[in-house]
Amino acid sequence: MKIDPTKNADYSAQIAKAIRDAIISGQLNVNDRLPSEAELAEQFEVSRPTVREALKRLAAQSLIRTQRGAFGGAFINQISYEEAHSQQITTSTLLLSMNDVSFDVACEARFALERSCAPFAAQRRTADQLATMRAEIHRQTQPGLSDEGWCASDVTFHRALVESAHNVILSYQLAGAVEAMQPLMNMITFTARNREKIISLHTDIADALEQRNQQQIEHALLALSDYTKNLADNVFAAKQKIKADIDSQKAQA
Amino acid sequence: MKIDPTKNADYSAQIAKAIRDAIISGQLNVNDRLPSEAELAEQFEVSRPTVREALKRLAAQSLIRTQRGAFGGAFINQISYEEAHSQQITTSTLLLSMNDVSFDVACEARFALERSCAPFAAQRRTADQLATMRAEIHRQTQPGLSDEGWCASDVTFHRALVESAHNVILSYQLAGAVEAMQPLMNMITFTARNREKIISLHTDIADALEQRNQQQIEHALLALSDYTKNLADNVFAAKQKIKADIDSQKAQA
DNA sequence: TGCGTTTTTAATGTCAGACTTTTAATTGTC
DNA sequence: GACAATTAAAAGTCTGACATTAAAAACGCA
Repeated sequence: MKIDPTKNADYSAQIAKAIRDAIISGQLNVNDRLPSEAELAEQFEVSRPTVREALKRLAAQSLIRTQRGAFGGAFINQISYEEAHSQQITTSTLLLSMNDVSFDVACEARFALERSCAPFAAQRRTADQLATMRAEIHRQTQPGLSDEGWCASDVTFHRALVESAHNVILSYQLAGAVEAMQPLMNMITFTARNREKIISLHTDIADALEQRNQQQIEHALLALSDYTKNLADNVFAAKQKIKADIDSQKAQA
Repeated sequence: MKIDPTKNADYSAQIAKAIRDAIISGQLNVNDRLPSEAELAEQFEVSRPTVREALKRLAAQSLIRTQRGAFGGAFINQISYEEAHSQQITTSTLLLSMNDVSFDVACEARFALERSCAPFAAQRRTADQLATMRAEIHRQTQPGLSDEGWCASDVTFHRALVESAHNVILSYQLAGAVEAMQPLMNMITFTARNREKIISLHTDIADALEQRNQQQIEHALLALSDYTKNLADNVFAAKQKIKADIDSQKAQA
């Protein structure tokens, strides 16, 4: 492990890459300890701050964790579902917010992905998960529920559906995708009538799940996707109209 | 933006978090320039190396890019699909390799996710994507094709299927999920007979896509999933047997 | 001998200040 | 007006020091 020609990348980036590659390729295993910063500095023939910058890059990706004190150092981190998950969400959220993806496209993707858990959910759902979903539906019917409360309940409901597929990878991927799109979804404000309709669709999903009817689940998810898209279209059209009105008022003045 | 009490986190981690939050919340916009390292050091009341470590953390997540020279500095990076994608893959690949996920679970998730593009693929597929898939199937029939060539062709085939849904978000999420599981998939070596079977399933998919038959696509994907799982079971059973044989030989000696 | 306390030591975390390199804007010259 | 030299601002890097932590080793006492 020794890389430092006159490439046009920073030393710290090169060193981080070298170590990262060693981890991915399996040369370094979980809980292995890296050499100390001073030793790495010597090995790579750079100064300690440079090594530290490289290590911070790796720490940002949860590839290593560091521990102070004697016999401390940098250790290869066993990345957990939670860490991976929160990284996915950060990345995806930023990607969406920075590349002005249309709501329709995002909405379509979100529900299509969720749909992929339907066959397993129908087979493997437990009474527990069904109960969670029923409970959330009940919460959603409460008249005093705030917008935040509504959204939180919505997330819990859909998460329970995903979990009922009993596949950790699917849960991880879907939860990431769904949560990343939440900020977009939150752009819609729901009226009482909107909520009523969504609750009825949620009930359809729960009923279908109870009866272990895969097709019904998928059908209801599709309906939910279409309804949400429609809602968004109206919201955006209304916003557009307000903006146009203001503009024309300005033009008159 | 000023945070540095006696928390038990590093300053550099705290500073990185503060800036990251500002980006995610939209206080900082794409292509905005951060203050220079020296100015940040003053603002946060830390030294420049500490600020630099924070910035390297953000750079590792592609949240900022830096430019040297006068009027250079750190700029909020507009994260591209490619960057986001490669980050997802790194994270997911490590997650899988470090948490010994069973092949069955991963395989199930992989094809289930791919299945979610079926309805849109059936509607929107172009002749172009269909041609790509047919071409890859043809390549797969070549007798001299290496294992690497086979896998590469397989990836291209499935990517074309995903692309045919014409939804960037779906493409991004699915490509990430599929590629992350490739190392696992590569643990299987395919015999000529295995390949033949897979090619016939690929042909089923292409035919169904040509006829815009969503259910057929999903059915073929499910069959492919089952067949792959089966293959893997056999491979692992064989490996297990070899290991057991060696162990018993050792015991005798 | 065995257990609790203190000391040592090997790490990371942080700092200050200097120097190098890059790069764009400015200025100067033809 | 176009091209060349200068300047300045910024990141990148280095040296050397000190602060803080935490585990291991040494010590002391019963």
